[in-house]
Amino acid sequence: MGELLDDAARRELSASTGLDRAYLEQLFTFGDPSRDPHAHVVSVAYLALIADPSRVNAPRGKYLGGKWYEVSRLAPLAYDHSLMAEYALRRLKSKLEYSNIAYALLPREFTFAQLEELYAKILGRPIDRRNFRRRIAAMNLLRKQPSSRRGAHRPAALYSFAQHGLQLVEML
Amino acid sequence: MGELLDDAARRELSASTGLDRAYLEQLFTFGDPSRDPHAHVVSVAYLALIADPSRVNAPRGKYLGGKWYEVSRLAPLAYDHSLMAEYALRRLKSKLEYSNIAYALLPREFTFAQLEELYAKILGRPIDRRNFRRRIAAMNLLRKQPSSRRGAHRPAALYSFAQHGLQLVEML
DNA sequence: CCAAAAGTGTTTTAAATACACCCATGC
DNA sequence: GCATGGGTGTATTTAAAACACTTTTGG
Repeated sequence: MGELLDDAARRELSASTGLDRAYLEQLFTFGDPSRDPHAHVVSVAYLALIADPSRVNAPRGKYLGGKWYEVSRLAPLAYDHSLMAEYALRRLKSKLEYSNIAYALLPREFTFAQLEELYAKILGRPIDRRNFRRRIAAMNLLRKQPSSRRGAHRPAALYSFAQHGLQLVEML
Repeated sequence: MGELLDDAARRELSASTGLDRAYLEQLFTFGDPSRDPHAHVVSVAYLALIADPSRVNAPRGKYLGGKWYEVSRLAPLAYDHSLMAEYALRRLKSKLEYSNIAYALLPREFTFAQLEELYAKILGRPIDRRNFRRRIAAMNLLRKQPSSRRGAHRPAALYSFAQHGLQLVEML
């Protein structure tokens, strides 16, 4: 009582995972009286995105047994939570196409290959690297970083999102 | 308690307007504690669409003074209801582009000019008639009716939506 | 020099846009 | 016959899609 929905979501996320500052977005409100056999519970579901799962606290208490899954092979969930996950994935897929939302799923600096892999995984389909680079460039959301990532192979240019926080791309 | 959110929305709509069978869609849940100075109220807002405002009961009781406005010249509203209306309009605009949602705003049979006028009003920008016809035809949502509308001028072909109920258009 | 990942252009196809005149009817 | 709204086509521009080779580095 007396709390913003967004704040409550953030508080819950923090309590369950220890995460602060994750991207949060209201998803949908689920209120089917039969969704929980014990009581009529109305849940305002939120979508959270994080770049680095290693910063999530190990599940304990009522979250014990929580695990990470590839989004393409999500385990069956209790209650109507699979439906929620489906809504969340759909929302994320569509936002990828017209926003910089990927910023919330990547480190501050990243390579084009990382970005491409992220899109391919979430959208569930292969992506043509050249067309993808062109399309992303046209959205004008990225800034090239001076440094580059060095490793076993040819160095990769590093990019970052120009804006931190959601930025929608106009498409008239 | 014990009621689906959609059913509750339908019940409220019916109580306030006498309407049954309107298109309904959950919009967003507003829960800012300061949105109502008297108490912390969480409202699950719905969007309803109707084709014919003349079937709406005259406002009475707590709805007394309710009026119709052009969407482009919406009056200021109490509480955060202007924000709700803004969300609703945004949702409607985007659904016009990739669904048959206009079926809920038109009579069963209608002319292309009516459809075009509807789009122009909601989107708030002029529409090129020829390009619009092509675009709508490509979505393949309409069926041409055998009859036509006769009146003061050249008769207009009548169309209806092939499907009653929301139908999303694939765009990969 | 080899393996591995990064980077890059062109052609084709489809969709969006811009644009103006003729048609059918009632009065 | 004229006013009114209904109906139609083409050329241009822009975006999407398909497609394969060269480059750079570490080992």
